[in-house]
Amino acid sequence: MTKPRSRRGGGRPTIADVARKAGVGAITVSRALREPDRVSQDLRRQIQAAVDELGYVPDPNARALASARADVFGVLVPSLTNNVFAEVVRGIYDSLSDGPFRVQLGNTHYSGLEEERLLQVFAPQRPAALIVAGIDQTPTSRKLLESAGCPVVQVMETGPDPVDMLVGFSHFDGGRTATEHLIKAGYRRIGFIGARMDPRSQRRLAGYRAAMERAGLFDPRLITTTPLLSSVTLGRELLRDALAKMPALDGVFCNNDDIALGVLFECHSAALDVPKTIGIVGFNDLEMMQAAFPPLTSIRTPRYEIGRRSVAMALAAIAGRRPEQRVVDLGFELKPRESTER
Amino acid sequence: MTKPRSRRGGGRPTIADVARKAGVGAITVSRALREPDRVSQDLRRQIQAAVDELGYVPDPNARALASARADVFGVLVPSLTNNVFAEVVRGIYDSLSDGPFRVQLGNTHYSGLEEERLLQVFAPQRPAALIVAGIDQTPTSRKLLESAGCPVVQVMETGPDPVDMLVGFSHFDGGRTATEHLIKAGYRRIGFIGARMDPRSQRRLAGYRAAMERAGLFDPRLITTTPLLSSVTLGRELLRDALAKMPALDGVFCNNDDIALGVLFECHSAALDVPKTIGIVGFNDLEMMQAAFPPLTSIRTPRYEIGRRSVAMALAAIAGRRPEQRVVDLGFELKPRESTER
DNA sequence: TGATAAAATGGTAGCGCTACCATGACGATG
DNA sequence: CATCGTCATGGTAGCGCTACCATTTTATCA
Repeated sequence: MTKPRSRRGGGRPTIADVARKAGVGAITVSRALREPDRVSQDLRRQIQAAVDELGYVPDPNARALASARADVFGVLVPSLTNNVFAEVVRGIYDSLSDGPFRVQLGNTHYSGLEEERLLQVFAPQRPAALIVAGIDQTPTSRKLLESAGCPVVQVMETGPDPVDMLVGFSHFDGGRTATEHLIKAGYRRIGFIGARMDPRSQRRLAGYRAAMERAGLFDPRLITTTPLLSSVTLGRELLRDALAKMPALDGVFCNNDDIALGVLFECHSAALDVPKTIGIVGFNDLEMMQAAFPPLTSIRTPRYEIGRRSVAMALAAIAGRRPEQRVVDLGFELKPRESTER
Repeated sequence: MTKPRSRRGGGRPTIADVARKAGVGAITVSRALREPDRVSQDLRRQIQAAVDELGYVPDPNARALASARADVFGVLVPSLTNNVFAEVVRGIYDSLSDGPFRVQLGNTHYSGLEEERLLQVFAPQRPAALIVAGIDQTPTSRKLLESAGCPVVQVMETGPDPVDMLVGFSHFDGGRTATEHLIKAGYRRIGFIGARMDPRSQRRLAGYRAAMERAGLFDPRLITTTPLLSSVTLGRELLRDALAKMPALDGVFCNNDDIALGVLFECHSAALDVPKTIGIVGFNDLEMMQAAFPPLTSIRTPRYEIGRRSVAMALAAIAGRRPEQRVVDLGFELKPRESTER
């Protein structure tokens, strides 16, 4: 004589309850929910009615255990507060909120080791897909990604050798485009100002350098960076440093928009005319850039779209329709504004 | 004759493998991992050695299924990109990254219905705790929270009647303090400018109104709001609207810092002197406020700390040490700066 | 020293679901 | 009309873990 049933679980209806009520086998209920095409229309309707009546919700844990596959997207980003990644994450969430998938978010704090640690936690959970920021994983991380047994999408950048799929744009080209814009606008002694030089920032700097060298304008003293985290305050300080080194500076390409905003404020504070005395270009084109006074030129990056597209590609791969194009370059757009209208 | 073993799971070691290697029962391994105190030191060491050697990682799904309790914190916020909530979320992640708990993040998009939907998804997963923003849940949501069977922490606000626990500060007091500061500084025709008037914004407005009425300065035409989402651009537009209605405006309390920044830029653009002609106060004290030119007065709110504290309280409750103080007021701090130095 | 409590350990039986295989019904085929 | 393949459905046996209880060992006390 076995116990009547249920000690745990609090009495939520199970698939067996639905099956009983619909007069079918449990496995048929399971199929009706996951692969409706493989169940006759009659039964499908009956089962749906039972599900609705009982308020049945499948237990994702039991499902994951039985199928050795969790309906989870693992997402790794270097920061939760940086608006750039917040937008990517928002795109991911918006794309996933309808379906059966959950999101498991990890914050790597710009640390390769932390990324490894998180992958070691994520991978054994057999996620449905992994989305990671950047292409500069450590060898260990890369191995973990390759052996994860699920679609992997690296985001934010393009690059030659994706683990699996890749969605982003070229930071090098972005940096070069921004710098060329300043050159075309007539600026000559154009500085680069950047904080926390992560790999993407490095590539933007490389693009800056390429453009400057091509124009015969490069001078290493034009570069001012710091390992500190980006902030508006830091933008002010870095412009002061840059001007101290190079008083004749007449333009700056800022590694991101926070820095650019700080540079703008410092110009106001020092009564330097923007754009006459100094031209300013930012990177990412956060909303504030167009509202600044004067409006600030920036490179608009498709952050939200990167989130959406990465999910779309992962979903396609999960459905067995692996996209032909495994590397997607979403590009960027120069937004010229008053801050560079000499 | 049963099949040898393992079709699924990819051959990861299980608790049974560890038990075999350590020469103990599986349940003892389970205990050694979860309640080390209940296992003798000898066995604990043996088991730890086996775990290390095999690289065993417990399967969270199996654990959740067997114990009817997932090691998951459900977190509901109205926005992922709003820096204010991003900081709260960061605090939560930072507090949880060491332990066994995962975070399940939900974006309600400032919608009560969406919040209900998400709770309906979260609650059946039997999370270890739920953290939700705000105290204005729908009756359905409130019922879901009350019957969730886990610690619940409402965050961002204080209030009289928490579902369970509460960490935040008084937005009414914040609005009043900001407004009183302007009054004390000598401003008289002080406007309120706000976008997306969620419940917390409403309370800040109420605080503004209380201060203005007390000083005999209130006039409904001083209030300018819109249901649109906050942005810097919107701050500029709203100040224009406010000045059109009320050209003699000599100060503004902005519902948040983005709006305040827009107001500042609009003042620059219209050549209105800040702080002489117009005083500006923001809300939240994002980093940029101190770096603006002139630096902007704001109300600093303990966002990160709210995230940390909410986790601490939930963890205490999970451990059976429910905090005596179920409502924690973390306060706020007025940061007076040049934008209100008349 | 024997009785008793307490601590340490293990066995069994699921948790709710799905992979795998079996079965039966049905139409197509020669 | 027997044979075969296909489709719809169901039964069984776990997935890896822990709750519950049983059992053994060890401390505690009169």
